[in-house]
Amino acid sequence: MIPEQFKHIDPFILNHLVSDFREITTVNHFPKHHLLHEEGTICKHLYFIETGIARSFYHKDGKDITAHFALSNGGITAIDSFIQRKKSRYNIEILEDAVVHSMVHDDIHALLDQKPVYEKFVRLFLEQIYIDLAERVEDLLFYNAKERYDNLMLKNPSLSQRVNLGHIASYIGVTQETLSRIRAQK
Amino acid sequence: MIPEQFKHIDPFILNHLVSDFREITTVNHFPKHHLLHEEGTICKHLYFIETGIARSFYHKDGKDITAHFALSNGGITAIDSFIQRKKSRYNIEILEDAVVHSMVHDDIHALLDQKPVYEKFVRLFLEQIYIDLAERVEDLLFYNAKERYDNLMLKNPSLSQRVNLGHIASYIGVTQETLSRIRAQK
DNA sequence: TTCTCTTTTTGACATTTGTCAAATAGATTC
DNA sequence: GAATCTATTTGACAAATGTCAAAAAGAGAA
Repeated sequence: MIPEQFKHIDPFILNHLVSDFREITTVNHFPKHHLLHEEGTICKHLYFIETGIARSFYHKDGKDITAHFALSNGGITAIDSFIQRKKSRYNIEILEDAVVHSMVHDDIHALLDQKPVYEKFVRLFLEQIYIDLAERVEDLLFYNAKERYDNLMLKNPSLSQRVNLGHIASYIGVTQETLSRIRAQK
Repeated sequence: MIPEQFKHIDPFILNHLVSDFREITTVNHFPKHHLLHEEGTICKHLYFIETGIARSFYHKDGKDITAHFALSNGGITAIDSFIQRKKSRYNIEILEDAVVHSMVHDDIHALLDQKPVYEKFVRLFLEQIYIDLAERVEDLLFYNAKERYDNLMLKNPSLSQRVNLGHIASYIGVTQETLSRIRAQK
């Protein structure tokens, strides 16, 4: 349950870190279709999915576009709002009944101010999600629709059975008709 | 010269921070075409451009793809390698004679270990570049070639006169012929 | 200036992906 | 199981972008 990039952190600090963060974490169960966050409001929570699936999405010309999927052990928030403390354009929706751990923005920052040694933990976390996002950019620049779909399926094989075609299509930047044809042709 | 997101940091700490980071920074002048970093090697430096332009790029099917442009006050590194300490697929090239400030990875981390209070500075930096990258993903998912070009020109109006068409084209994910036609049609 | 090299533009055509409408398949409720 | 939703697939065609080849324009060197 301890992510790869934290294995070099002093185990003593890590122990404290885990228990300190656990103290500001609450666990809830949410049903499918529940909105964890709604656009136009400031997102105060960082969520981690224990079981189930969530996605963040936003609207463009009436259509909705999936920005991110979070499966088991994945984190999700309205990142623009969470970082910059302004109204978000994202929604966060539960796609499959989920057990969700959540932390409040202010609690995280109070903890970081109190124990700056934990900043390193946050840095490693940010570095990881930055690398992931950079891969996504590369994916969009380099690969055609079929390749992008295949890449996503390699990373998350269960996704195709668990979420709507349309959500996956918008995530990889194609229409759902195109994705349907891509699936058909193999 | 102090970025927006640091204005809420204690000025006393910020003063020390600036002088401490200055101590591990060296300044060089590099001519056009100079390679700051070559693919296949581990990138040990974080660069900041004072004047001039640099770009990072990598290869795909013989073509090269621009991943990032750094203009005045912009930072650049082979991010995959710098964070994960492994061989990079990126090159970094000077496009216009440049004055470059550089810090060595190990010096940065030694400084952070010595003064963990600076981790917050790094976090804010990472948050900022994450937001920038998220905008880029949105740009690629939402907008067509002409819109992506216009968006880039809004952010960096000088770019079109200063760097090759082909570099800009690969950055926004189109061929240079397409970009040439986009430019012609206005 | 002339020659050469590099970059940009243009043309003709191919391929990929999008759009709109309708048909089919799958799920859910009564 | 029938009726009703919702999700997915299919067809016909349109629009955007890519490919390849060649021409034109621009930049630098002799």
